[in-house]
Amino acid sequence: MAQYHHGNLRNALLTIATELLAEDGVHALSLRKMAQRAGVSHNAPYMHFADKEAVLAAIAEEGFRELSVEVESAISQASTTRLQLIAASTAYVNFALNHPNQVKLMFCPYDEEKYPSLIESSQASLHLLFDLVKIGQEKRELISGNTQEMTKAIWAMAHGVATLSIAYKTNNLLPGKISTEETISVFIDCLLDGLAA
Amino acid sequence: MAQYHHGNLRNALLTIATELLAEDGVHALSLRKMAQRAGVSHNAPYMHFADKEAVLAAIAEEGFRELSVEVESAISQASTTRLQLIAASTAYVNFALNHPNQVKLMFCPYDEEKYPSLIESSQASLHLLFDLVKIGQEKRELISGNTQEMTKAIWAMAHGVATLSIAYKTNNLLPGKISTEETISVFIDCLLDGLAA
DNA sequence: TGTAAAATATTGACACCGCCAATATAAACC
DNA sequence: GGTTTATATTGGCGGTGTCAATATTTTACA
Repeated sequence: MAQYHHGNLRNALLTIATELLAEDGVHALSLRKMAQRAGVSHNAPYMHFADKEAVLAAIAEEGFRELSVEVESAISQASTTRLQLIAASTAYVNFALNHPNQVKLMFCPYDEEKYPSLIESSQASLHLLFDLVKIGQEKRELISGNTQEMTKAIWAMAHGVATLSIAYKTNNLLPGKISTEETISVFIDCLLDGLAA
Repeated sequence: MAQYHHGNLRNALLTIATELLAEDGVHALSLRKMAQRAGVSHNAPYMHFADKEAVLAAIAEEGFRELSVEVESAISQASTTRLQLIAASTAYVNFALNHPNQVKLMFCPYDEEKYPSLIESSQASLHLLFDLVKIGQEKRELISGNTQEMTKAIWAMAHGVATLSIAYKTNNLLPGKISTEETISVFIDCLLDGLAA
C-alpha cells in the first residue's frame, strides 16, 4: 500500500531528475514529470526544493562530487606528473562525455549565497588539480611559476576539450584519433612542451 | 495602419529573440513573447521557423558570424604570431563575456542535416585560427607539427577560458588580473612556452 | 487583367509547465 | 493525548510549444 509520506522523496526526486536529464536533456526535465515518476502529486517536490533552479543546482552539486571521485581515482593510478595530468584530464573529459547534460548544469552561473554547498564542491574538484600542479612543481617536473595560474591554464584546456567534445560529439574533435585519452594526451603534451618554435 | 503582412518578420523576430536572450537568458526566450513584441499573432513565427530550436540555431549561426568578424579584426591588428594568438583569443573570450547566453547556444549539439549553414559558419570561425597557426608555422614562430591538432589545442584553451569565465563571471577567473587580455596573455604564454620543467 | 496558387498571418485549441494558495494527512514532540 | 511541525494533496492561474483550420495578402500565370 502507498503511504502518505514517501520517506525519502528528495533523494528519489534527484535520482529521477538525473535520469530524465540524461535521457532527454534539460528541456525534458520538469518538476511535474519528476513527481509523476515518483508517484507523488505535482506539488510534492516543492517540499524539498524551493524551485526548479534548486533542483538543477542539486544535480550540479552531485555532479561535482562524482567528478571529483573519478578524477582522484585517475590521478592515483598514474606515476609522473605528466601522466597524472593526462589521466586527470582524460577523466574530466570522459565524465563530460558520459554526462553531457549534467556537465552543462555544472557550469552555469548560480547564486553563490543560494547554493553555498555547490560552490564548495566545485572548488573541491578544482583543488585536486591545484595539488597536482603544486606537487609537480615540487618534484621539478613542472616549471616554477604561479601555481594558481598554471592550474587554471590546464583546467581551461581540459574544460575546453570537454565542452567542445560535447558540442561536437558526433564527429570526433580530433579526426584520426580514437580514444579520449589519445586526444587529451596530444593536447596536454602541447601545453607541457609548448608550441613556440 | 498595421499591415497584414509584416514584410520582414523573420529578421525582426531574430532581433527580438537576440534581445530577449541577452536580457534574461534562454529560459525567458519564448516564441509567444517574440511574436507579441513584433506585434504579430502567437503563431506567426511558425511561418519562418519550424520550431523553437530553429530559432536558437539561427541565433547561434548569427553568433558565429559576429564572432568571426571580431576575431578577424583582432588578428589583423597584431603583428607576431604570439600577439595574434593573444588578440584572437582575447576577442573570443570578450565575445563570450559580452554575449554569454548566445555563446551557450552556439555550442549546443545541433542536427547537422537540419542546420547546415550553422555548421558552415562555425567551421568558418575555426578556420581563422587554423590559418593563423599555419602561417605561424611557415614564419617559424610556431613549432612544426600537426597544424590541426595545434589549432584545436589553442582553440580548446581559448574556449575553456571563455566558458569558465561565463560560469564564474562574478569572481574573476584569475584574481589579481583585471582585463581579459591580461588573463588570456598568461594562458597563451603557458601554451606557447610550455609548463614542463 | 483576372484568377488560381502560394505565401503569410490569425484564431482557437490542447496538453504541458512552474508556481501559488488552501487544505489534508502523517509524524514528532512534550 | 494533544499540539506543533513536516509532509503531501487538490485546485487553480498565467504562460508555453505546437497543431489544425481559417483568413488575408501577394505572386504567378493565363
